[in-house]
Amino acid sequence: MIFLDQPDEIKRVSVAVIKRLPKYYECLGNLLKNNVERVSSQELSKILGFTASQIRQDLNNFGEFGQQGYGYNVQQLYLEISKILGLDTVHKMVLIGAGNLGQALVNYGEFRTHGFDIVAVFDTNPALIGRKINNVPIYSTEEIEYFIKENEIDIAVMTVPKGEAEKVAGILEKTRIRGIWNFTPVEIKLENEDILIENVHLIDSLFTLSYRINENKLQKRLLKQKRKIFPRP
Amino acid sequence: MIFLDQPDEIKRVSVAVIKRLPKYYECLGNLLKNNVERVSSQELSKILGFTASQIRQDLNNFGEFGQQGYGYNVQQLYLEISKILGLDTVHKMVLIGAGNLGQALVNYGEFRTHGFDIVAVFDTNPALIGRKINNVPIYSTEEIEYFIKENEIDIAVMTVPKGEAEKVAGILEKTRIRGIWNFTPVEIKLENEDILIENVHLIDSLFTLSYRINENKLQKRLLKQKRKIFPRP
DNA sequence: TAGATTGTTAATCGATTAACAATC
DNA sequence: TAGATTGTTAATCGATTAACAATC
Repeated sequence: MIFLDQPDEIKRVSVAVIKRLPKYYECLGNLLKNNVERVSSQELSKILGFTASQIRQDLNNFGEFGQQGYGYNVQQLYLEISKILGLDTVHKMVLIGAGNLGQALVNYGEFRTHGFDIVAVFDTNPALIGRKINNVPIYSTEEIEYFIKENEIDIAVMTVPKGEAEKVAGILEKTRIRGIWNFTPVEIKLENEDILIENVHLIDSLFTLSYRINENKLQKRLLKQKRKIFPRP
Repeated sequence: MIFLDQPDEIKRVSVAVIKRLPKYYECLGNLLKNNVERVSSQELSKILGFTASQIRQDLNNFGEFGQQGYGYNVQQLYLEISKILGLDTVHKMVLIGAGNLGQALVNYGEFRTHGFDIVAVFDTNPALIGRKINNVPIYSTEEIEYFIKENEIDIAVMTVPKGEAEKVAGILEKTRIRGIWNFTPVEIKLENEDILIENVHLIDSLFTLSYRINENKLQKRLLKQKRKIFPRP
């Protein structure tokens, strides 16, 4: 007879940690390529610019991957993190909107390398339907729902014009899709909370850069404004 | 005679706040379009999903834009935030790497709408040099340094293959460019700290989505592993 | 004026860093 | 074994939220 000591609630991993995971993955991938066998949190800290403490904390959200006095086995940690990121399985994707950006993404090899496989493209333009991009067929948007259901698609990439975004999201909501990778500037809201949305708001990124370029100028202006003028006591 | 009460050090605005600024800007832009005249932090909270308290804190990093009992004037706040983001001036940009992604970005109208103006494209491919994308001329990469110096370019968009990234960054470092909008997966390190780098690491974004899709599965697995088996006392 | 809502101080929450016993 | 380095607890830091006086 045994007792099971099961935690009653799941401690959710913070977004900050999740955003660092791809960095760990990439870094370990590089080390692996260079035939580095083991690595300490100290060494990772030097490469990545996070503190060693933070790295150990981050990793311990998911398990005990290291060994005292040794550090981490590069290959093993790399595999663990790839599992955590879900990169140990192939993700079937469709892309909706075969404009410039859509075509760029279909042609980009890096995604397939990591198991993200765009198997179909959808567009409303009759001139495109029936053609192929990078050997991936283009179908009519009318077929999205049927295709996703038939082909067990995980992820939909949305690269449609912003006016189309809501409509496409509505169609996707009727399927068993797991995630939407949204390149439109529209904030997608779905009833179905099982469908995860990851936004790539390029204009936000550019605005952020613009802010930083402008920052010094701005602060000088603010300082001036905030000066207060007192009459002599 | 007057005394000037000048703060001795600048309080830096946190990254979290900066990342929310584009959201404020977009939201206020929409309100303005709908002829909304005034808005309270309460109402903004409903639209944006941040707390009213956070919104007031964020804005007060930059000035006192509101009025007790009234709220914020939409137009005025919109203009203030556009100034903060540096959107009140035109930014001249060049794009380096006329591949699929590069072409997509040159063709994307949204940037110009907000004053980000791509005035030249550079590529190594002789077949492209001399041609135009969306009326923007393509030049040889050899001309980057000269062109940027002559034309007072603010921002360089890097859409070259990852093998070229370091080299291009080296060229850019020799210019008076203010920022690099980096679409390559390479982590650019420059001596010159005046050049700001904004990364768009698409693959990281996709990995993050994959993590979240995989999360439930993962946590079940982790829970199982973390169960500890005790012999009966 | 009374009601509304700001700007700002104080309290809380969560994430990062430091420290160190455990242990390879 | 001695040295190294983990996993983890405790301390610190910073960001978010709550509360409220100021004031339009």
